[in-house]
Amino acid sequence: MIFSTKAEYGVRVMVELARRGSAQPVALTEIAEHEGLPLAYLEHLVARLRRARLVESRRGAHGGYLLARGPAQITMAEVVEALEGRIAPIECYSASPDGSIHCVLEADPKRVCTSKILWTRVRDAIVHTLEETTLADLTPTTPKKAVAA
Amino acid sequence: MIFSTKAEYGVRVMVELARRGSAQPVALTEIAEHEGLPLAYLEHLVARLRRARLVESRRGAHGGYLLARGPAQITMAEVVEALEGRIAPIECYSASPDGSIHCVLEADPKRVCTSKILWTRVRDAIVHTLEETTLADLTPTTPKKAVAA
DNA sequence: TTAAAACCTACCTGAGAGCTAGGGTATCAG
DNA sequence: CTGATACCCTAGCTCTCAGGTAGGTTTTAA
Repeated sequence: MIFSTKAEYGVRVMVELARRGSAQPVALTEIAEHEGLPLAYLEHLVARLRRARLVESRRGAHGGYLLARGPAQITMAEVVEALEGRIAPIECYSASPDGSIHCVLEADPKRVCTSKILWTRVRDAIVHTLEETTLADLTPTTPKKAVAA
Repeated sequence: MIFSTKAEYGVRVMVELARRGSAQPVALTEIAEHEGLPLAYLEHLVARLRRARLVESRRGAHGGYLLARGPAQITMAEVVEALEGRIAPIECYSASPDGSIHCVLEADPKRVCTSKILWTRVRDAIVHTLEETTLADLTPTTPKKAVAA
């Protein structure tokens, strides 16, 4: 598997939040039950989403979580990165914070890591896809009544 | 990391084989030394490549491995799949052999796994990239003398 | 016949995914 | 003001598997 359940579950949480709208906070217990996922584990995931400022929380009774922005303003690249960490196809790739390639082999400047070409392309394809897809794209037929009406 | 060292190392082996040309077999010891990778481990990887009919082997003294086809006829999708197994972004994805989506949630036909849209796009992007890139694309400046001349 | 190489099976080990546990702390209804 | 609800934090647990080792057998060139 390319992504862990962190991304899988976390995306499902985000979709649920988008589905419920932003009127009032949604308790994680509801989502856990609805999706059939362990609450205690989701708490960890949603904590990451909160730290990345993708969701906001309301504590106490009738508390829960809300999207920090409109679904169309949240890209899946942000969501997946918040959950999984920086997206890198292979190990030697991940070093530099800007996402540029940093193959250990190339410490010796005479050598060029040729397979780098491949992993660059793969990474770009993934990131591009995640950036192009917003949470709104995944939120089913709530035909934006609230907005339209 | 998205792909394991199996893909990373295996691709490097394939690139090396392509670089050396198909005149005579290349011993794995040479590649291991050149790339600084553990021989015993590469043996496992190259076994997968052989079973996938991407390389051929010559046993005995002066034996080694050869590409089964020309570098331009080998896509990286074949290579990566041989090494890593079927490419699936998340768990629920991998079930069906044709690569189509098969989310456990959708056992209940009333439910639609909306995040499926995302993972489908991601998978398609990766596979497409891997299919478009051939081993020849990664093989450096052997300007095809053999073919051109 | 010896050395070089592929080939095969089995095993080991550390790290990390995927949780669980048990508290603490804010908020609101009554 | 007191309980219930829910977020929040830290710690730890278990099992799998990536990554690699080990040691043998078989094939072939010289």
